[in-house]
Amino acid sequence: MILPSSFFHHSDVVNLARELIGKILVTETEGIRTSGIIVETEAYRGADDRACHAHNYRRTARTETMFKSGGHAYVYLCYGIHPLFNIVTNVEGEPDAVLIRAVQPTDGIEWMRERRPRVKDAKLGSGPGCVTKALGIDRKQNGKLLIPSEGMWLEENTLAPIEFAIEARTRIGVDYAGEDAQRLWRFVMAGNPCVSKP
DNA sequence: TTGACGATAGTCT
DNA sequence: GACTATCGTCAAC
Repeated sequence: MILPSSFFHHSDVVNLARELIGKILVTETEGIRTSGIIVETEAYRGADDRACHAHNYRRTARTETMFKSGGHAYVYLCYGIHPLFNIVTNVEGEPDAVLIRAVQPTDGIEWMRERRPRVKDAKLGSGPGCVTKALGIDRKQNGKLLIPSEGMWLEENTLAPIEFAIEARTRIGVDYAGEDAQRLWRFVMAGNPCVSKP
């Protein structure tokens, strides 16, 4: 079952980040279909979160995408090398987003191996830059809706539901955000080997 | 117009 | 475990 855009219109981005654990992210680019179970996410909230690019509703050319309504993709370049994939949430005008930090590969593993040579299967999607590379996501997808006709969407995991616990942890690489760096806004599927290292 | 700096990953020691 | 590749973004000049 495909998740509709309305799923991402909830105002509580933190709760949504937790809900997304276990969902399936699917991409279909250049005729290649790849997908993975989301095992790690982070919440970023524009209103009052210094770790967020759009904190305090800061509006720039880059953050404009985060002001869209929930269900859009926000893809930006980090360290000049890695595209990172986020899902915009909340209603138009509230710049909230969920960063997808890790996935467990399901469909199209052979393509992911080709995109990421010399990498073990469990590590194919283990990190925010790895996720985009394994699934073939880049900055061209920025601002697009997460629907099949755009080549990216999310699904409920109804075919192979799995039991899992969710752990809340602090976010990675946001030390500059002061007290906001202490927020437990990272969620991981407990014990899953595909979760990113630190 | 310029320069400092990242929501990192891969390689080398 | 440390080192660096690499460039868009943004604020200050």
